[in-house]
Amino acid sequence: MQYLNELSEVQHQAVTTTNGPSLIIAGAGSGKTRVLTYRVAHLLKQGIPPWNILALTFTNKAAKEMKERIGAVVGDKTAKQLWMGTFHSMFMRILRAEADKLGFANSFTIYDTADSKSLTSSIIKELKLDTQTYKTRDVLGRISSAKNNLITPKAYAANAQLVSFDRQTRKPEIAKIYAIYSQRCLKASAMDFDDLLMNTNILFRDFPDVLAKYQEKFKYILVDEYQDTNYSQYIIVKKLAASHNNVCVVGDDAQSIYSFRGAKIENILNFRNDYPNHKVFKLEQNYRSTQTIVNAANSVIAKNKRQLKKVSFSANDVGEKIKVLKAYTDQEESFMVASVISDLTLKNHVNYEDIAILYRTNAQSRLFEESLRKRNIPYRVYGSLSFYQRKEVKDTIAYFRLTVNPHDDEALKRVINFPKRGIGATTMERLQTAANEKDQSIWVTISKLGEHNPGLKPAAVSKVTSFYNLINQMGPIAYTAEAYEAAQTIVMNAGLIREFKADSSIEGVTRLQNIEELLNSIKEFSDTQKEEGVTELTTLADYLENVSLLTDADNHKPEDKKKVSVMTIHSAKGLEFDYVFVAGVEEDLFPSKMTTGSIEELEEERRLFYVALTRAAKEATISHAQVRYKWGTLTSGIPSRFIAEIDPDFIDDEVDTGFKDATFGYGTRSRNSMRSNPSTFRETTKRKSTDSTPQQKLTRLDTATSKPTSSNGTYVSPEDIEENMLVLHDRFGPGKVTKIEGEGQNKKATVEFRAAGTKSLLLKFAKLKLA
DNA sequence: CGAACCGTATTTTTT
DNA sequence: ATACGGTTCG
Repeated sequence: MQYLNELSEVQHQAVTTTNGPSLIIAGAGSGKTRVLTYRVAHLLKQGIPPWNILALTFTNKAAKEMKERIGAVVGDKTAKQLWMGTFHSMFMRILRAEADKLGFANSFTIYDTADSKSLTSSIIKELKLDTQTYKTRDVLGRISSAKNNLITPKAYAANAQLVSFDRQTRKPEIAKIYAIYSQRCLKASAMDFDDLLMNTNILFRDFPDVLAKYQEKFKYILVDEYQDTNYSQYIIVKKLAASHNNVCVVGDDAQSIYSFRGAKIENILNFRNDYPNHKVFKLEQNYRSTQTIVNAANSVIAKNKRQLKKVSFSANDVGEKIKVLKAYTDQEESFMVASVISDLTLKNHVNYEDIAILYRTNAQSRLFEESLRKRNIPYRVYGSLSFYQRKEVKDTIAYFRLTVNPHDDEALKRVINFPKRGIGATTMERLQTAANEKDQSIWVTISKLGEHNPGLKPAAVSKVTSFYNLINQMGPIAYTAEAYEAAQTIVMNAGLIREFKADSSIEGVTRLQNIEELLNSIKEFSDTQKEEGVTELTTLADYLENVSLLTDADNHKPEDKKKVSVMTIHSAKGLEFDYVFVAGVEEDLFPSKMTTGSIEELEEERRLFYVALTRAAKEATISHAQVRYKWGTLTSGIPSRFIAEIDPDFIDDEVDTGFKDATFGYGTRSRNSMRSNPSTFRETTKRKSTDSTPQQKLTRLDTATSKPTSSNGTYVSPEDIEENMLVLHDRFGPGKVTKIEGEGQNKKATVEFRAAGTKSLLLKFAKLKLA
C-alpha cells in the first residue's frame, strides 16, 4: 500500500477508517481530494467492487479528475465502473432506469434553466397574470426552493406558511403555477435540474423495493462538499445510507457558498445527530497556501458567527503579503492585473496555468479579456455563456431532443418555426390551448389535428403537419443510428445547414462553425465511448443524456492547460493556483448589493471571499476600482469591507496604479495619491496611449442575434459613410454602399447585401466594416 | 406572418 | 449596454 505513506497521520486515519459513518472536516487546501481519492482506492484494494461505491461530487470535473487519480492506483478499468459523479448525473442515471414508474418516459428530457424559464413565463402569460408582479425569475425561484425542500405542488398549496407568504407578496397564484409547471413537465416527459433530485426522492418514497435495491447496491457512500448539499440531496443520502450505514461526508462549513441554491450549512453541523456513532476527522493543516494567506483568510472568516470551531494553519513559508491594487477605473483595474501577470510570467517565469483572475459576477469578465488579449496573454474564461447556450447550438440540440422525445414541448416551441415555416404566434397559441385543455403535449395535439382541430386554418394545418412528418420520419434514427450520422441527417433534413449557410455575415459564419463543432463533439463522444469499451451502438439519445448536465468547465481542452484562468469565485471552488487575483472587491459588488440585507447572506459573501483567498498557493492580490460601469452607467465604488477585515499585518500598503489619466479615465480626474509605486508598474506608467481610440457609438445593433466581434467592425457616424464602403447591418452580413440620399438624421444608404439582396437603410443603424 | 421598430429590465452566484 | 418582449406596419 504505497499510497498510504504519502499521508499525514490524520489523513491516514480518514482513509483507512472505512466502516461506519465518518465526518471529515476538511479545511481549504488540506488535501481533501487526496483523502477522498485514496479512501476510494483503499476500498477497491480491499476487494469492494467498484459498482458498490457511490461517490457524489459537486462538479463533473471533480469526479472526472478523481476517477483518473483512482485509476492510476487501481487501474482505469476498475475506476470507470465506480458510481462517481454529481448528484444530478448519478440520480439521472437511476431515473433513466426507473422513470417509467413515475409516469415519465425513460428517455425523458432534461430541461435546462432556459427551458424552465420559458415554460414558467408561458404559464404566467396563459393565466393572464400581470407579468410585472409575477416575474419569471421570482416565480421560478419559489418553485425551485419548494422542490429542493421536497414540497410537492399539492403540499405547497396546503402549506399555510407558503401560501400566506405568497399572498403577502401579492403573488397568490404561485401554487397554481407550480402545479401547472409540474403537470406540463410530466406530459412533456421532462425534468428540470431540481426534478432530478426531487423525483429520485419520490421514487425512493413510493417504491420501497427500488430503494432497497439501491441501498443494497451502494455499500459505501461518499459525499464531497457536504456543506453545499440541499435538503433534497440530504434526504437521498440519508435514505441510501440507511441500510449499510457506511457513509462518509467531507466538507468545510467555512466554504459553504451555495445557499442561494438551497444548500444547508446545517447538514454538516447536524451530522453528529444524524449518525450518533460517527467518527470525526479534522484536516486542519493547509498544505496549499503560505502562512500569510491562511492567516489572512482566517482573520476574515473569524468575523462570521455561525461556524464549527476548527484551526486552519500552514507550515509552509510565510510568503508574500497580500497586495491591494487600487485602480481609478474598472478598465484601469484590468490593465493593472494584466500588467502584473505579464511581469510575473516574463520576469519570474511563472506559468500561465498557475494564474487565475477571480471575480464576483460574470459580467466582469469582459474587461479582463480585453486587457489580457492586448498583452498577448493566453487565457480561458470559464462560465459565462457556455458553448451549449449559444442560440444556434440550442436550436440544433432542440431538434435532437425532439427526435429523442417529441413530447418535449420546449424544444418543439423552439424550432417549430426555425427555419421559418410560416407557423406564427396565433397558430402556436391555439395549439397550446388545445394541448392544455386535453392535458397532453403539443406533439400529441398535432398528431390528432384530424380528429380535433382547434380552429386552425387549412394552410396552418398543412404547415404544422409537414413539420410533424419531418420530425416523425426522423424520430427512429435517434435510437437506431449511430449518433454522428443521426445528427448529420437531422441537421440536413431540418434545413439547418441551409439556413446557416445562407447567412454569410461574420456572425453567420461563426454560427455555422459552431454547428460543425457541435457535430464534431458528437463524433468525439462516440469515439470515446468506443475506446472505453462500450460495445453497443452509441446513439444520439446517448449523447443527449450525456450533454444535458455538462457545464462550461467540463469542456476542458488540452490547450487550456497553458492559459490564465478567468472565472467567478463560485466556479473556482475546489481549484488552486499559485497566483490569484481577486478583482472588483468593492462594496455593492463584493459583497453583492443583493446580500447586504441580512447577516446570513453577508456571512455567505464572507465565506465566498474566504474561498477566493484560499485558492492561492503563493500570492493573493486584491484589486478594486473607484469608478466602474454598471448597467451602462458610471458608478463609483468604495473598497469592500472585506479588505478592512483582513488583519493589516498580512497586507501590503495599497498600490496605486500609476497609470496616466487620459488613457483610462472615463473623464477628467485629479490624481492625489501616488504613494507607493513599486517597480512592477513603473514602466507601464510611461505608456502614453493605447490603441483603443474612443469610438463614437451611434445606436445599438438591433435584433443582432450574436455579439458582433469588435475586431471586425466599429461604429461610425452617418456623415462618414461613403459610397462603396463595406457595411454590416444586423444579420444581413456584409454589404456594399451603392447610393447615398438625404441629409442628417434622414440620411439613407442603399446597400447591396450578398445574402439578402438590396436594402435601403437608415444610416443610424449602419455599422462599418473595416475593409 | 414577419420585419422593423421601440421600450424596458437587467447582473449574484450554478447543477 | 444589450437582450428581450411587445407593438405596428407591410
